[in-house]
Amino acid sequence: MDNSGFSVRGVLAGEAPGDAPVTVKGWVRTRRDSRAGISFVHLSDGSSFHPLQVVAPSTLPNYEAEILRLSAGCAVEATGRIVPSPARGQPFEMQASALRVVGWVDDPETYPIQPKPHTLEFLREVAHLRPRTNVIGAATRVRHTLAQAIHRFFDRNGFFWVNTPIITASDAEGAGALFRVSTLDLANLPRTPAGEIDFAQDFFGREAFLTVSGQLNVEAYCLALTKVYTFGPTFRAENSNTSRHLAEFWMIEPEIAFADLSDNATLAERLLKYTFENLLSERQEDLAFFDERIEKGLIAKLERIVGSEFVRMDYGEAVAVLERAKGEKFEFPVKWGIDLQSEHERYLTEKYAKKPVIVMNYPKAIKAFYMRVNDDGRTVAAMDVLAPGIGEIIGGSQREERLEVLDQSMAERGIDREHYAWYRDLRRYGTVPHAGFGLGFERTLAYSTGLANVRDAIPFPRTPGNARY
RNA sequence: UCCCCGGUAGCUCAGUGGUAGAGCAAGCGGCUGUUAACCGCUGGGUCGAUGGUUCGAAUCCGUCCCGGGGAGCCA
Repeated sequence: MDNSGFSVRGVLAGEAPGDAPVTVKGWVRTRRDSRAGISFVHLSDGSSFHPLQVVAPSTLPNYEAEILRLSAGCAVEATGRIVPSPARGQPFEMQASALRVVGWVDDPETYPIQPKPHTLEFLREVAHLRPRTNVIGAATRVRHTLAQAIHRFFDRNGFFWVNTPIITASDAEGAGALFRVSTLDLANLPRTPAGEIDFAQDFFGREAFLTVSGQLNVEAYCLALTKVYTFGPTFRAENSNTSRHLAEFWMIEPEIAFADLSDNATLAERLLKYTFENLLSERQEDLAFFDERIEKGLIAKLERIVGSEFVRMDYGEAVAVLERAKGEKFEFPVKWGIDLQSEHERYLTEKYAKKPVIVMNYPKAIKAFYMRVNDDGRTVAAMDVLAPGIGEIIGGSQREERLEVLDQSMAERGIDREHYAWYRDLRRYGTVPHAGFGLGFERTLAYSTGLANVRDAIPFPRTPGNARY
């Protein structure tokens, strides 16, 4: 395998020598013929948003037989000199001295990726071919850059990346329905004398599931390494059919020791700003495309977030703001104690603040058992970061570090403390205040690109009834 | 899971009871340092499936399947 060739990105950046031929490999986007005796073949290898224009003269030996038959999607290997382009549209182009066809397209009429705009809904039905489009190619590059920036942020701030397990026996309470992991024979399940399924005979000797969150596990590492985070896949078996939910998605979950909710909110804000700032400088071409075709004003939106303070408000203040909202007809009436509905979150971040809002200190009754009870006894140190256009992008809390309070919270919710024995141990041996949050990676990508649906923010989306690819 | 909207050519859609259409794509021809190229011609359809109403159904009704939007749940 010869990988010595140049990438399209490198050529367009002017990295190719002007006095010697280079080889570029990729897939044909379009072909236009000129009777002056040349064809223009636009070649993409995914390395950059823009394709390389290959100018193929009719004097090439395979011109009639092959080059005039090239259609969108053909794989080719082009060799030639890189010259400044005499026409507008690209800084450099290739004067081809050879254009070899590596792979033909069987039937050009039915090749799904045509040189025209497609709907994102259609592209989801050809998930294996959609990375060849401008929009999914750009989203893929932005996804990579986001991930790199997130890792870089944590690394530079002294965090350790902890790989929490994907198979787990504990469910982070309230985080949603679980996918079961089992090697039992479904057609012939072992039974206990009482007639129950005998999971003691299953692979792990007990019930096991795909993780819904690495939080509980990463807390254990936080209480030894101080600053840690997870970045990996998580799974929810909820029958959710919305533009914001996936059955399999990636989540970033930092956890910091000797820290409270305010430290947590500061960390969330810094992480988002750093990430967007890096994205703006490293993915200009792709963002320009999203700004032009997907969401007008996207770049200005990201710049505004980098340059402004997030709004912080207590849950109580948020309720007051919503109650004062004149001319807003909420489907769900607002009063202290309710969980904020999508319409409420949307009002706060899109109409009231017009930027990300961190809502803190929610009523205890609507939040999870591990969240730290505040001194007022009726709220917990929980926070949600709400972003315009996407809603809740981060959910987090200061964790309850006091064993007796934790036990009380579990008891109030009817949770078996034996089931969380190891988690309780963390409060028995050197407990400290600590806090963390979960950042939905696909939601962040959707927000960063203007894509309205997280199904376009992950390569192969898994949703109820859909795992074909 | 609930509510709403859709499913017609490879793609995007029009057609709302009387012989199935357009643009793009594809094929052929013309023209052109072209770049969402342009001009002409041609091929291409079980109108999601199924049952019903009707002289006649893409069109009206029932059921089912699939897609999307919203809600709930959450990241």
